[in-house]
Amino acid sequence: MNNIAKKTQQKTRGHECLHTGEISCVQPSYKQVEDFLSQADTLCLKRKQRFTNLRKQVLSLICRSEQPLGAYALLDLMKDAGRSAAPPTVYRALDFLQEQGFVHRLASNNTYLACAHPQHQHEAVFLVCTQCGFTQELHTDGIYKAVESKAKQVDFKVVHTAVEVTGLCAQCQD
Amino acid sequence: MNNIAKKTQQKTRGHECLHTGEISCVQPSYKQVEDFLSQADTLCLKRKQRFTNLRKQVLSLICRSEQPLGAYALLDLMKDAGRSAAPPTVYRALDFLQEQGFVHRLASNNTYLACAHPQHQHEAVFLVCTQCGFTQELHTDGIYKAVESKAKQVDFKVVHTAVEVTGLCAQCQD
DNA sequence: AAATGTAATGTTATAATGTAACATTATATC
DNA sequence: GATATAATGTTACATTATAACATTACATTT
Repeated sequence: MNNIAKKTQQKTRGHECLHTGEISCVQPSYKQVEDFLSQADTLCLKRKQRFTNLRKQVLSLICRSEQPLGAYALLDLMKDAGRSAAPPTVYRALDFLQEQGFVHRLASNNTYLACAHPQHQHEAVFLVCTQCGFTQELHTDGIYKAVESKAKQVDFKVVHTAVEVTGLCAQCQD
Repeated sequence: MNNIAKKTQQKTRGHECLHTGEISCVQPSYKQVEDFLSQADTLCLKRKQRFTNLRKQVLSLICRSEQPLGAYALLDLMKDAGRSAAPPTVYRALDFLQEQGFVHRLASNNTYLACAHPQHQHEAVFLVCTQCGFTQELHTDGIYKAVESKAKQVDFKVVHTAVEVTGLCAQCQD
């Protein structure tokens, strides 16, 4: 069990990507983390944003975690990795990564996880197991559109839609 | 401007109920608050739950607020009303009211608001204006079902679905 | 290369949100 | 009325997040 796994008490298990994209939405292998970081790098270059070591490190830690990480868990991991870090450090990095669409924030449990599809805007529906914390990003169609259409009826301009579902994952139902 | 309005910096304005039900989802008038409390009373009786003064007071404050209230704003209002109160007091009341389905919690901004339809389970989609804080509960069909159906595909048992939309309300778009 | 301006990060302190644990009071049931 | 249970009071503290200002790194111009 690696360090990240220790911090989050997560269990290792295999997953399929629920999306069509090339990046697994739930458990990127080491190679996929590399790909992910490299994609982020490319996107930042294109957007003239600075993908600094700090931001890279935070994104890397989030990617390597099998579960969404809290800001302070992240902070601990950074300290373990030898970097002096205080809360603003990690929160600022998270802000940046969210702005760039590399990570999502789960409001229901104050955690952060890598976006499954950083390269484009997409619907993000999260299934959070309340038993084990396992979280998956679900690929859906039409839910956002349905929401937006309803919102339009009351003249509300949608900026962000969050769909967070809690319940029991396959393993925890037994 | 009343006390609650002061605490929340809310602006007064009229709203239509977006639902078909008898309770306005966004701005209950005083009469509707009475109705709401009376309905809650009836439901508690039916469910053999105790609708104590504390719980009644908290629900009343939430109902009378035009905006979702944070726990500490609620706490202040209770103190203003002469009740000695500490955080656990209000959090416990909120827990009860949520369990009974009388109030919802908005995870995106840690606030609580009266449920538009306490009398039955229903979809709840919230539109939150990031400019003025105005929040409305939208009546939708099929969104939860779509989520559930997708979740089923990955063998996830849904317990709770939260749909929170941020953006600009009609007034704030100008 | 030095000077300058801006963005990013470091650092300290503190705000905002939420809960654990145990004492006390109220209510229901026997 | 005695007893058990639920609700509330109270203290202390845990967790999550941000404000404010100092310092460093980087990009750009000179």
